[in-house]
Amino acid sequence: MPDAPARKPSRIQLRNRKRILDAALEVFSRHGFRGATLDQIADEAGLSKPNILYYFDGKEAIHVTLLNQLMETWLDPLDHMDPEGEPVEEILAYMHHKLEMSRAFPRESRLFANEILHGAPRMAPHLESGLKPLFMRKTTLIQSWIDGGKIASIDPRHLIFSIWSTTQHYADFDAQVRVLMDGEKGVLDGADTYLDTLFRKLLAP
Amino acid sequence: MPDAPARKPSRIQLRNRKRILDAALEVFSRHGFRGATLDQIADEAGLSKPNILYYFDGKEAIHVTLLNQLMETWLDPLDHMDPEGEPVEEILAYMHHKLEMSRAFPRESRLFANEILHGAPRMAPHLESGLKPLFMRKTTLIQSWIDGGKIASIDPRHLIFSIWSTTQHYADFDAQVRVLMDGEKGVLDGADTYLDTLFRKLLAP
DNA sequence: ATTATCTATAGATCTATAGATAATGC
DNA sequence: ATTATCTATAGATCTATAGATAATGC
Repeated sequence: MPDAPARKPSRIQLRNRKRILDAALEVFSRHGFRGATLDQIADEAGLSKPNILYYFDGKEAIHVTLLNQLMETWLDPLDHMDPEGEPVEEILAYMHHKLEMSRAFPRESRLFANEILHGAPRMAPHLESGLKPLFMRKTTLIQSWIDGGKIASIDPRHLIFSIWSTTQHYADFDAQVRVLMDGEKGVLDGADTYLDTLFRKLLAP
Repeated sequence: MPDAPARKPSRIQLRNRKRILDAALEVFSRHGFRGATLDQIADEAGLSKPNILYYFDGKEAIHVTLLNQLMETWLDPLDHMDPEGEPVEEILAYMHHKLEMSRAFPRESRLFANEILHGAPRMAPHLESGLKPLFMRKTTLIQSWIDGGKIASIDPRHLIFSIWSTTQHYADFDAQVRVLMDGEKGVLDGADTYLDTLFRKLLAP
């Protein structure tokens, strides 16, 4: 059972597992879970198919490992919203950070989007145990800012949804954005300016 | 070749093709193209698998037919944005209509989202020929409203993206919204109020 | 000695077709 | 006569394993 080894994982173990997960991110984010094949992942990783299965228990195990590993990184910025900071700037900084993630990590965004779109079959537990408590904490924080008259009175939950949706759109619907923006450069810069205006006007007390 | 029949399609033809497309919408929107099987579609339609293939040339043909048929309905509301109307109200009416579509047609929304997310392999031509000209016309219209001082000066293209993303989010990311809203009733009503405020503040001249 | 990798292939799943049979419309 | 439907199965694609061989670390 080389998967989840009891003792010290060798350097090769670590390197190959990483290569497989990198390859899997590429393939799964492009084709979805069912659309991806072990052949594609093996090819992308530069390993043979049976060798992939030497490091992971199966296709599903690769996918689950990938989702779990990325979940943390993905949620991290929301946790950085600081109760001590200036409310409008804290929320806007989060929005800008999220947009930056669409630019830097579009594959991660699409991987999650695909999983949620299909009902989160492999991620539902993590949504409950990881995302939800964080979401609750932050909506409570935003509500306290509203109650303190620091920002306009809006529903904090829908505020967060709208930050997520507007920023992720540029990664998840990239194919459509590309067609409509006609290969224009700096689309994300334009989005950055637009979304800053949008949320600044919304939040002004 | 009963598919695309030269003459008059019989009543049975019409009824069964419709049943297959209904079933395919259900199955494709839930599992994506690769995740869906003809068995599932046949089952959902209440027909045998070979019978499905009697009416359509194959799995791909069903998917393409479905996308094409839905495209028109899907874009229709955008075309209704009236150059003669009151600018802010026209844009807000479009937003509300789009949100209503997330409520009424979540499967259609997810079908498209899935297609775009995977790079629009079967829809790229339609994006170019159908969506793009419409998008250009409407961004031009919105720009003319801006130039006339009727609404605030913002990038019309990003405005449309943000209307799409915020409204579709409730259909496409339903699984996540459900977890975070804890099965609360009237989520879409809350969204309607929130988004009305969001865009009204943005557009105010 | 243990870990890592390969070739070959079993076994499952899926799309699609062949060919026979039943139902429908002039 | 033509259209619609069914059973049976071919053929392709994919996941996963068996079993042998090569590379690595005490």
